[in-house]
Amino acid sequence: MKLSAKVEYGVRAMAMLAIHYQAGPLPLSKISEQEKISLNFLEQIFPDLRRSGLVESVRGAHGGYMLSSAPETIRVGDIVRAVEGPITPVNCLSENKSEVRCHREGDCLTRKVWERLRDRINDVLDDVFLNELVE
Amino acid sequence: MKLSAKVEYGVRAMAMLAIHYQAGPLPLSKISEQEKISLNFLEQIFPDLRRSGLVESVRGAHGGYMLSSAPETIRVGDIVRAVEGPITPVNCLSENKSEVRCHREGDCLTRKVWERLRDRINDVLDDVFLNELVE
DNA sequence: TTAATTCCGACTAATTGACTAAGGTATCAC
DNA sequence: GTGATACCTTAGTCAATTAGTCGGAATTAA
Repeated sequence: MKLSAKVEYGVRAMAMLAIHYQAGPLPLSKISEQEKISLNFLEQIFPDLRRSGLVESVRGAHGGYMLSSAPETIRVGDIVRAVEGPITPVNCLSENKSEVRCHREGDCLTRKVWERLRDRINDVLDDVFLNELVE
Repeated sequence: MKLSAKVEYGVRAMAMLAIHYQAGPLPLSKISEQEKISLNFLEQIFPDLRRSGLVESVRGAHGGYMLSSAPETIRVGDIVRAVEGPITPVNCLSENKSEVRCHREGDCLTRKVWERLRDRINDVLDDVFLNELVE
């Protein structure tokens, strides 16, 4: 029952971008330096954030990344899902998989517990906005 | 953000024990057969449940496992923690580890989010009792 | 005794996680 | 244009975890 390190780092990095909001693009090297996260690892995380539209990148000299919208509008849940994909506490909740292991589907009693768990996790993560992390 | 298969199977197996509550010990072979879970894997899960006091074992012929208390008193959270250990959504929340990676500790802002997440997960899991899964 | 069953510990194959390395491509200041 | 800066992509590695296997020892009802 763990989030990945990518998520942990991703949230820290996004918090740092929130601090520098509207102060121009921030290079990953700066984030790497200050948050003590491997530059290469950050370069692996940020494409995910960009594809989800949470950040924008500016290339070239003095380039870097910046939030594409105000910190007040970005939920921690957005970051988690961007980096790690949808929250699925157990396998039988991931739709795409051809897991017929759960042979019941409809009337599975334990399934309801997992569904409720998933929803509550999303609730908690969606209840916190980026600006709350940096003040 | 996943629970392990051990937890998923453990809850299903415990639900089956709840159905057979007060009907004598149930051998793992029966559970394996009906729930389509590898017998050897079940034998790996049940020692954890026994050590946590959730089930009792009867050795020898016609032995098996049985709940050590009524289904109404056993929480899904008890099962999850017995099989998987304490819930720690991110590394910096696990006490025993010598992870000084999180150099802030006290005033870490993101930490509060993870703590809240952990608490809510426990809340949801502790809100469901075994008898609710089998009726 | 014998068969059924729990218990115990080591072993393994496959997957995932957490990075590291290297090279390529785009952009901008000068 | 040139070189520095920064993004982008792919691949590889190393350790831990997962989901089991396997074999055997202890226990007990019949």
